[in-house]
Amino acid sequence: MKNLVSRCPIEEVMQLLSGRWPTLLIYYLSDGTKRFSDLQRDNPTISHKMLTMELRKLEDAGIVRRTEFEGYPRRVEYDLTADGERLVPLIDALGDWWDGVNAATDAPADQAIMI
Amino acid sequence: MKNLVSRCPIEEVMQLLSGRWPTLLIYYLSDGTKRFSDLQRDNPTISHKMLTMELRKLEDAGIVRRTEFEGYPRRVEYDLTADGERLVPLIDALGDWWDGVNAATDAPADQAIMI
DNA sequence: TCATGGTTACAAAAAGGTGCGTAATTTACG
DNA sequence: CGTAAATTACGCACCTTTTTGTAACCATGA
Repeated sequence: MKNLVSRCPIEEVMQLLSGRWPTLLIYYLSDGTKRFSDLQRDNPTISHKMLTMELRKLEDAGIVRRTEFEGYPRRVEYDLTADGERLVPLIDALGDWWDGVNAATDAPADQAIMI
Repeated sequence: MKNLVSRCPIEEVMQLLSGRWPTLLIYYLSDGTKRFSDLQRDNPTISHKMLTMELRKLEDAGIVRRTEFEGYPRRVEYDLTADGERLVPLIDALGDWWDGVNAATDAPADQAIMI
């Protein structure tokens, strides 16, 4: 998804959040400040190339803040900006909505009885 | 994004909604029932292969309902299911959030004054 | 024959993975 | 004391996989 087709904000957000990693990274960062290696541990299947690229993208979008420290082995910390924090409940809402969809379709009879 | 890495609903929704088209199609369908060719007209840059594939994906997820009619030139209508309708405000909220992010960073001074 | 909605095969493009290199400084070792 | 190794967070080049586009084809019925 290289460039946009419309100028609608919905398409723009999706360009930012599309893919496996962005929402997962935001989710892990909503937990608090993390280092690069923490995020690698959180999701072991991301390659370091992807991790840097996705973090950079989120940083450019103003959702993640990157802080670099002087010292021994280099140390960099990531956390959510205020905008990033505001995004978290919206992502959660999507997750909840999806749970609702599946609860209804996966076990319709049981669900009906339980209500 | 072929398969999932975790079993978290957030990753599952994003697998469904990732990419340029899903949210745009949902947005256009939130307008009411549309035919295949209406959706092509709504966003002229989608290839009809993509359109069928994306509609099929949304249908399988239970978000879009496909209705085929007998007759002349074939006629097929698409609209949102109840679950799909419930998704619309969540997508809108993402768009609004993004507008907010940009309003703040694109013109910080003006914004501050306007408040 | 035309239009509609769709499928299939092939090609192009984009996304993603692997592995090597690098910076700066501390520790370990002979 | 000199030096080599380890650590962390990347960048870069190369290659594979996945996604998307193109184009051609199919069925229906006026």
